[in-house]
Amino acid sequence: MSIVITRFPPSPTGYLHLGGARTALFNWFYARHTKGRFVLRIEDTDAVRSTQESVDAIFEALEWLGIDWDEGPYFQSQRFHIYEEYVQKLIHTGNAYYCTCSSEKLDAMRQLAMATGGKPKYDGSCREKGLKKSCDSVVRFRAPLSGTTVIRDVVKGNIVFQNSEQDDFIIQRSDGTPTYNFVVVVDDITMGINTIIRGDDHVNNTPRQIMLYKALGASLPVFGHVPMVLGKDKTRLSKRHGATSVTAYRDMGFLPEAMINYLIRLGWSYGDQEFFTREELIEKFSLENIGKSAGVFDMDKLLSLNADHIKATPPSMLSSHLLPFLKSKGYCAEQGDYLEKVIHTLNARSKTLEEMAEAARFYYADCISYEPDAVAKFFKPEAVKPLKLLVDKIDGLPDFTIKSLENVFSSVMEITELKLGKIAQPVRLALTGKSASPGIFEIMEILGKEQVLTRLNQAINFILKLSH
RNA sequence: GUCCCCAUCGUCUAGCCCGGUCCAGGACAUCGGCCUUUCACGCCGACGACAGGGGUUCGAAUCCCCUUGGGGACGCCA
Repeated sequence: MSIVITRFPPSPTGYLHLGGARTALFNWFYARHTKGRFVLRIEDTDAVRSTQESVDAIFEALEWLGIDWDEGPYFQSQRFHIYEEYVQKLIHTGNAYYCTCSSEKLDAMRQLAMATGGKPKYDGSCREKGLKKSCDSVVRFRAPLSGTTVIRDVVKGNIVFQNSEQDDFIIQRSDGTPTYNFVVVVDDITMGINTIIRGDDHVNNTPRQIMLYKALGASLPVFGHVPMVLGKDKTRLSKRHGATSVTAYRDMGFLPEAMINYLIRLGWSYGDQEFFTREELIEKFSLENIGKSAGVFDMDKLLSLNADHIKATPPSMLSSHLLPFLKSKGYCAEQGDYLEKVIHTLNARSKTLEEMAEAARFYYADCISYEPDAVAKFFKPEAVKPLKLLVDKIDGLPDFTIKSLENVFSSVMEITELKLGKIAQPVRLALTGKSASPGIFEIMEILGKEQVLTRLNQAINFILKLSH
């Protein structure tokens, strides 16, 4: 085969959800891995449900994930003349015919079939009538009545369907617009798509599409049906399961790299490896190791992977991702040395960017508010003495570094005969307002002498006021 | 109802194709411990699975059949 050409064909009837993102990723990585091409196609033949907002939302999500395309975006709504041409082609070759059965009649047939234990299908009433086009006619594909159609699926193996199970499905509606199974095939043929990776909810569509390929005399693409992503209750992922749009995860503070890693690894494996960068995925992703069974979406695992990616991203790279979260909390944060130092103290203790921004509050806050529980525990009268000593000694410090601060603490420990813990916790509370934080020496160095003294004095006054 | 797919720890999975090296390995979560100025990180350990039943075989997580369970599809939606 020449080069691999894959595609991602979302329909713009909503945001990009996790399942859709995953198929996009599978196609994109496979194209990149094989140095092939990736085509984006918007399936907007349903004029009623398709919206520009959805198109924009999909672009936004793809951009965030870092998925770019080599061709397109094509819009099916602009290709109706091509579909019309192919409809005529099928009619002329006898592979399609006009049908005037009413939808009421069809509905009734379906109901009856379901009730009596059969598969709902069109009964072929108009198949041999040789009807002409009329205002309420649809075009149906003349499907083979017997034999089998087999999907040679790269992930599931061969899947065999009895042709007797299929019916003469509609390829063009009475309003003249073409239907899904038909446009997909026409597009994939005319766009040269030779590798189709999609969710396995499409398996049942595939025999119909294969029939169309054959009727059109086109060669079949490689099919790969990947299992779906399920919610905790093991049903198809939906609004019920909380956030399902990709961009919602961006807003919660996930890194695109983590999202990609998680989504690809859910349903695909590379031995025992769990962590992958985008580059590694391009290098290692292939169709062979895609699993056959559906996977349950697990927030905890995503969270853990996000933490790993946060740790693995250099502070200078992470800052642009973190900045919006800092800003939305109203901090006066800006790109630069200070922010990078801040990140350096926080990146091993944050599972999301949102969490990290929250933890960074004391680095940007003007006045510190103390956690009540911590106040009760650490702001006792006896904490004043070491704090005062600290203030004095720090004030006279020629250089304000971790090393010199360590020395200051040691001498205060000696004078007061207190253990480090007894001194450190009140200081931590004074500096951050909390009982848990990064190491106090690194915090102090970043905050700077002036700010540290201010906060220490504030705390001393606070304690004094408390004890009166 | 009919058709299709799937089945290893709670979850994601390795192993399955080419049976023995698997009283089943890794990761997340959970629980212990170590490290430590706190919280994390890190490290060490524990818990925990071959859905059930029949075959085939000297031997089955691996091959075959059945049952059960789960998912998906059955539109003039995509």
